[in-house]
Amino acid sequence: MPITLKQLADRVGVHPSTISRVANNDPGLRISPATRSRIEALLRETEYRPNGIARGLKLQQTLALAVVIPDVTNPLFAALFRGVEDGASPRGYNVVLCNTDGSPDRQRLHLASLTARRVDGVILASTFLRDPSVRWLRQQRIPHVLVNRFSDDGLDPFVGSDDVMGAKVATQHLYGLGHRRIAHLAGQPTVSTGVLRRRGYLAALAEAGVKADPELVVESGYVEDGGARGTERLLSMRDRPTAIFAVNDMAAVGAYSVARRLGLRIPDDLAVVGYNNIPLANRLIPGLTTVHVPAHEFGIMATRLLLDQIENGQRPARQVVFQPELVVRGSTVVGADVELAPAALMRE
Amino acid sequence: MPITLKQLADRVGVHPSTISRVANNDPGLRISPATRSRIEALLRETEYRPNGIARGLKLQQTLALAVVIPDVTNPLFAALFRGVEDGASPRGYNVVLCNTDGSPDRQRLHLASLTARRVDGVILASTFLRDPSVRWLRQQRIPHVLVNRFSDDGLDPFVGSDDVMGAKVATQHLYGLGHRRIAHLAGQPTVSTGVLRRRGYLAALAEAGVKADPELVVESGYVEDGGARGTERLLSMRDRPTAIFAVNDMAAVGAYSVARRLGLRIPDDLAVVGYNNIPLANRLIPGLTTVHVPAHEFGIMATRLLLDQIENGQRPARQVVFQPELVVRGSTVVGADVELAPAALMRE
DNA sequence: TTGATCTGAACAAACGATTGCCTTATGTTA
DNA sequence: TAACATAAGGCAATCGTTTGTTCAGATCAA
Repeated sequence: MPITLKQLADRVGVHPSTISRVANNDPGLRISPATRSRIEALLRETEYRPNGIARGLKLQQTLALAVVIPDVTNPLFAALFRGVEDGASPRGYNVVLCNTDGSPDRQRLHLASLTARRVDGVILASTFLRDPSVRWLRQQRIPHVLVNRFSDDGLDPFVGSDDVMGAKVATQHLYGLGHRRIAHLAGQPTVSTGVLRRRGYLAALAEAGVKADPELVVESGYVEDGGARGTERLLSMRDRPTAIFAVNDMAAVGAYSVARRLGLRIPDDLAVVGYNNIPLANRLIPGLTTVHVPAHEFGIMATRLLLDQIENGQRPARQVVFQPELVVRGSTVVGADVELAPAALMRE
Repeated sequence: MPITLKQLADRVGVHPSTISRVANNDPGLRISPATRSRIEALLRETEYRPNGIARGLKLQQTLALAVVIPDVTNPLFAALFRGVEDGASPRGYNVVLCNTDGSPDRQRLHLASLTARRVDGVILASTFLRDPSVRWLRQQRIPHVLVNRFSDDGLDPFVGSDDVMGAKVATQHLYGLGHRRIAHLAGQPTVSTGVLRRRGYLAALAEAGVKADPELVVESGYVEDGGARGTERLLSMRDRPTAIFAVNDMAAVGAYSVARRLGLRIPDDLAVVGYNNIPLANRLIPGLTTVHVPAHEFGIMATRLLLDQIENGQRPARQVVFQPELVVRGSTVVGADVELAPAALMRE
């Protein structure tokens, strides 16, 4: 067991409160230099660190944050977490990580457990639209920030990117390359990114004067398997699409595997665009054209908004929206994968 | 602010301690059915959850574990974390995640912070050989389990795999394919996996009667960039190696990029074997032959050992060692990538 | 000499829950 | 009716800090 204030007090012959004030550098403390240095020596010698639980009880703060995400093995969320830790750690906070696997129930359980533990704030990236858990957080006045997805438009502090615009740019890119039958592997209508990216896709088509074919929108969700199944359905149509805009990179990866199985070349027979720009995207062959989402920056910014709420009691529900950026690679444009270094290849 | 026992007591007109006993289902409590149901109704109505901080202070346990790893954006550690959470969450524990980026200093800082917070136990996967931090944990009698890497052989509870054997199997695989100049992208000698995998590599060569060439062992560390630089050095030799055994998959990925830049075909001109079997390994083209490390199982098992220590006060420093398994893919054997579905490809 | 002021700390009340022991009222037994 | 048992719940210490207040002695001004 680590040493306590009382034990220290016994050893140095002063009252525990005095030691506490010395340890915390209480500016209002009047103390003789002799006593002070005796105490300081003891503090150093014993490497005293106040019991965080007791401190938390008294001060009503735990110096702990929580991050709730669908799954940390998804690189997007791993990067997000790093951003949070990088923002929180220098300011003395620890970060609890909770995975929900996309289950509202697990999310609710995690949040109940976290608030019982009295974490100082929560960063939530697994939100649904009109999410009861989020409303509960609001009602309990627990400092929180939503990331990437939101629940009720504008009511919570939020960090994300302009999903409508991102989807629009991606779709316009495909249109600009001459594609006219552009399909969409869509996210669930219960998730903001799903709705907004679909909306951006449709907006781009409308602006281009292309009549949207409802058959070309297939709900794949955010996982590889869903992307694969959706692609199978799309490619089995009589009038196949020549391009796919996927709601995220994992779904796009599913499209890759089906295309390869069917012997379709990317991008010649099928162009593919993803979303998120996970590290895997530029390791695929060909590289995956995708909309970049700065997950690490999301984490840093979300932490800033959260700590502002916690430490300065700020309440304005600030919304920080990043502008998305299209990263063009070989899945839409032949030869766009510069890292192939053609000169070196020719040497062979 | 959530409701407290005292506030509940005022509302229902009984002493707080009585409510506590009802909430905790104290078997020794004698209480009239009427009072009990009045209290239970109030508990349900207010959704009372005891303040975890106060509870922790009294009971001397926080129901929190910590996982300390180099970097969660490395899929190996992300999977490990999931294993820990999957093991800990059903038993009521939350998990704090700390990334060290391989810095002993950050590791020390994290551990200091975690013990000040009085987490109930620590799972450490970023250990160095003869690690002062680990010795400190032992000395402080803080329940802990080392994963994947160890510090002082046999002194701590440990979950990992037989790295010597894994490296031996990998090297023998290359030898069996006819390779005689087999290089090794090695880990640092300060890390157990680095030392043991190098040892396994050398053992395999010795058993095969191949004289080890010291020039063929290059320290690359565990990152892609190091792997790339090490491979450049190896491939610039007069008498090039025909195969590389990399200390982990990321280093192998570095080898891939250099090989491609130099126009070398894998596996024809250069065979590559990695270690860990991260998800990326079977997405590369060709698929990366690698030694499978069951990261998720590591996490589950480590949590079991840890909770045994915490809850049952078990002290035996159990060591759980998994037997590694070689996964053969296209980076060593042409056509081993079954997922390429040759029949479908031929259709083109 | 006597207040007044200042020094250098000690005292004690929180923070919210848990738990061994105690109290009061009622019922039972001898 | 006195002694005792039991039911139903209250009391208070405790976990380890923090912090507003108090207090004893020394110093100082008048």
